Amino acid sequence: MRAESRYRQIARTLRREIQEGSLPQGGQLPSEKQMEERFEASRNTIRLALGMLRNQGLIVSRPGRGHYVQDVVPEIFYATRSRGGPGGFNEPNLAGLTLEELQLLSANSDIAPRLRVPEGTMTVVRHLHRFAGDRSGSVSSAFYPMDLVEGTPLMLPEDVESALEVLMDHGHRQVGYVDELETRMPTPQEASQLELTPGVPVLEVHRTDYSEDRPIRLVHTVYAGNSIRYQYEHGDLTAYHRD
Amino acid sequence: MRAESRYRQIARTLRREIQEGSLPQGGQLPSEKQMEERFEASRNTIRLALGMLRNQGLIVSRPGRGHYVQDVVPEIFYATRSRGGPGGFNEPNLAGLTLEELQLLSANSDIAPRLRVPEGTMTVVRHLHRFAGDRSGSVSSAFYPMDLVEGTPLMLPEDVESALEVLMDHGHRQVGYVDELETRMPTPQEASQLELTPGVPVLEVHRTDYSEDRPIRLVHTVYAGNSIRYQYEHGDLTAYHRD
DNA sequence: GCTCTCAGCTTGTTGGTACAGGTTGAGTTG
DNA sequence: CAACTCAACCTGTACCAACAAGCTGAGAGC
Repeated sequence: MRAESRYRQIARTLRREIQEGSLPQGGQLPSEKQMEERFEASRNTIRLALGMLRNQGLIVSRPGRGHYVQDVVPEIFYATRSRGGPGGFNEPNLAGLTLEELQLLSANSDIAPRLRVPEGTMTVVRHLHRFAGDRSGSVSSAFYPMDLVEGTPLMLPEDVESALEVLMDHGHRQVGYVDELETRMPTPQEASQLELTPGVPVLEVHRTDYSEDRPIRLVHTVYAGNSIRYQYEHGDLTAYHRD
Repeated sequence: MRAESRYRQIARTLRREIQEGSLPQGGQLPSEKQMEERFEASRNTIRLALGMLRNQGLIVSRPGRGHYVQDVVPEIFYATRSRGGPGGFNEPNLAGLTLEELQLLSANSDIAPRLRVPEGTMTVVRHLHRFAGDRSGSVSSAFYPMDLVEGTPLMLPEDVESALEVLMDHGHRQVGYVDELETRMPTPQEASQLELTPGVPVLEVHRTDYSEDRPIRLVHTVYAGNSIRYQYEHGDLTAYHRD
């Protein structure tokens, strides 16, 4: 058992063939029965190898059809900081943002410290769902301290063009923000919401928006790892933007 | 087969018990044989369920020992923008940066566009390995256009305190940078380099540093997803830093 | 010509068996 | 008492068999 196990060898062989292109993207792998003969291994062993590739996001399997080479990086959406905007990001390709639910929640230990309010403080939560192309791109929840949004459209269960503009109109101008980024595997719930195939991680972002005085909003977003690229810019980038 | 399959049910049950804490963090799960009896399923089915949890990063399995609840978020390392520094990040907790290899490479299609040089241009590549606590934290490769670093310590196979200062001393002052962030599952190579257990994704960052005139460096870094948290700040954050 | 059925392919799930090799602690041996 | 052996556990790997259920195309029936 010291040597590399059979199914890992098989996985390595197939991985190399995928990455070197002998198996074209989107192309179909041989059936499990065929691979039994080619590798002289039992179906079980073949399936262990295929399971590895699936968990690495290299293939997708469809019952009754076969195993297919996953299109690597199906589409990439930039979430680039907008230059000239009110300090926020524009996410031009991430259209289809829709309000899914509006909630009143008391701030838990995840939320309260970031908003600098005591735990249990009431907040207005707006749950949003965003599509990237024809796929689910992200799910996010925006938390507003109750006292900031009373009497504004943000209390209504309707889509709002720009929440930051609404806040600005009510005397809370965003002057900066902090993003905290983490990556991890999705929960089963997130996997089904974002329609993630096995082997696709998520990018989790906590954005805290600040006015001159205090945090005015916390946005918690979970992005599908296979359809997002995040981009940040700092400093004087005249050279970068010259073209 | 319409109903949820047996092993998924079992995985769901165990997942709930882990998340609700009936199985303490770091604690040991019952052996597979015990679970056979508890769930009235074959060892094969039990192992399928455990495999799911392992791929979700919830448990780790040790041959001869047993299955253990994974410590969630073992340690977090902030890669926070330094205020007052030369525009870079300081990564105070990410000590142990060591030079692993120095190479001369011609820029490929991944590198050349970011450095704004023709493909095939010679670059000096410094491969670095960074530890986070007692674990591997990241592996990175810094690409320097050849003409910028000729005659500097960056051409030597030795550790350099601050590469940006070296560049500045030779007339190339960093005035800004662009970060591109992606998440994905590690390649088997990365998994062994970073000592990643199954179910741990990586965070891939391309940082391009600019002087007033041109890109002066590209740093490609792969972070272990379970030991890193990235943090960005934009704008006026006097309120944020007041405490 | 059109539709419908079904055989025959595919992957998914579950059961079983056997053995390899890591780990541990009880018990033996020096 | 210390070291060593070994039985008894653990997980990892590999094999076989069987059936469920999705999918497709050939061919029967209209």
